[in-house]
Amino acid sequence: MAKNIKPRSEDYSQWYLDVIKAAQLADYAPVKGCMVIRPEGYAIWEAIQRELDRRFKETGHVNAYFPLLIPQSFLTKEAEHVEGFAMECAIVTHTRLEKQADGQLKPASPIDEPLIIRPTSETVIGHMYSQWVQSYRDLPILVNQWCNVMRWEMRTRLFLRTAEFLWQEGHTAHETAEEAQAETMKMLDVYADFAENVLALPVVKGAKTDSEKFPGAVTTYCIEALMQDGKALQAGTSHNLGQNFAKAFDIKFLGRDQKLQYAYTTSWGVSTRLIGATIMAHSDDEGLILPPRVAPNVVAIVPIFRGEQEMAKVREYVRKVLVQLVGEEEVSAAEKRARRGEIESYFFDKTTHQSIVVDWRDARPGDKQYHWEQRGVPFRIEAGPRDVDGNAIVLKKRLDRSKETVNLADVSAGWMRDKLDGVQQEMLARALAYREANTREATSYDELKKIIENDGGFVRCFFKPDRASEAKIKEETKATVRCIPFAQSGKSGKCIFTGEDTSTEVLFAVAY
RNA sequence: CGGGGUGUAGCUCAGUUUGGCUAGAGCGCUACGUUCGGGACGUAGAGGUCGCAGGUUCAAAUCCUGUCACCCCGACCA
Repeated sequence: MAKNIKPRSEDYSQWYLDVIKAAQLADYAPVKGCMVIRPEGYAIWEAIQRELDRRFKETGHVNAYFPLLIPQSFLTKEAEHVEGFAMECAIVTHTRLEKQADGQLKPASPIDEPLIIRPTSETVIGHMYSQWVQSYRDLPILVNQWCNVMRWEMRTRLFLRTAEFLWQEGHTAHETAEEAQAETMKMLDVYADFAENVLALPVVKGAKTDSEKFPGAVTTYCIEALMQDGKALQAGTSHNLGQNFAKAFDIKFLGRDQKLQYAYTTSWGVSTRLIGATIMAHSDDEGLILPPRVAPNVVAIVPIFRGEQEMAKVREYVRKVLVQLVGEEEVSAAEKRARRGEIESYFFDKTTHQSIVVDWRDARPGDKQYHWEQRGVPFRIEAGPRDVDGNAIVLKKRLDRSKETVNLADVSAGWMRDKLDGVQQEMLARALAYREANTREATSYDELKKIIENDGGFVRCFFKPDRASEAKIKEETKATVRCIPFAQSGKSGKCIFTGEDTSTEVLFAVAY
């Protein structure tokens, strides 16, 4: 058992933090609520960016960049929006520091209109779109930006909720309500597809209730995932903003009908929270488990040797294994590259830069096994004198910690790819089975309370969405309506809270 | 912003109640040796303005005052 990781059953939150620490994904920053994303963690973000960015472009979007600072007045232009974000904004009020007699620095030169650090960019982007859009011919605008945003949260958790976080925000403007709605749904589908196929994270697609929607949106759609402790996590949102922001920021155009009209806008985003979701959904008491598609290192080779002579023998053999996995050209190229200590790195995939590492450090094999296991590397290959003699390798699978002996002749890039794809599929299947097993139905409020209290997970039931009812339920159970799933049974029943007839089924859960 | 708690080595902490010798342990780190197919051991070593400022005292990690920071529980949240 891992000695530096607390088991999930004892303390789930501590387990989560221990896993992050053991895998060196992130550190706390000197500023409260902020985090440093370390190379191993940032590589996961790069994989997320790579996969999503491709999907955005394939659906016709382009990237741009808007500024970090937003005039304070912009925030007040949309009534609901200001309500939603004012409480958590960082404000820039001065432009320089002045050295005082005692050597201390003091802010000087106050600015006339304070600037806020973006908590999201609907306002600046709305402002710019109003200048870019004149005619229906200027539409649609399909822009995305990758950036950081800041929300001064009271309580933070690495990746899941930090004061500053990285995300992407797509902002589009359309001629008609139908087009905007289609865009909103299309991007939700992109997110769901990405979550399931790349992060192996099964998600429920649905709509938010009024009380949970984005401030300023007409409708918010979301993908909701279930974590191993039975809590739900909102993994992405797509908002149909209707004409709310167009009216607030004057995004008007002359339509085909010769009339001046407001555009329809959308926005959609996912954040570094997805890294937290990936960690929590898949990892075990031994540490991180990464889906192969986002793992920076797909294989760690642990050579086993004693003394110079054995080392030379094993080194020669490992090179043979590497040539079969990544090709002679890459092996030669890698031998010339700078390396980190005694750990060699070979690109297994030249497009994604996912690598195979070989751990030549002078450490005991057991230490190295734990090292790579805790970092979530999908496969480890052991190669020692025994394997050299038997012309084989030992393959260890992170997901179920199983091992098998494989003939050297069978080792190839294609073979490895199949293995990795297999793990990717298994992880999705496993997460899906967990979610199914933890989605329960309730026919009464008492039953809902009992399930939330005893089992957690998703609770599906008939419910007539209503601010007051939801607030009361949240107060009494901590559970909220995660979404109104698109997949409705079509039947009707009694609202578990009010007893009224309704055909709306919702998913309740305690959320992160 | 309310309630509770903690600041001592990179990390986890002991020592504070009852002031007293050169401020300790485990892990981690460095070197050497023996080890090495799932977390080894020995020896030597580096590493500290005891959160900060002031006070009491012959003497302060320890007592007093102030201050700052962080953590946990609530309210708020992708």
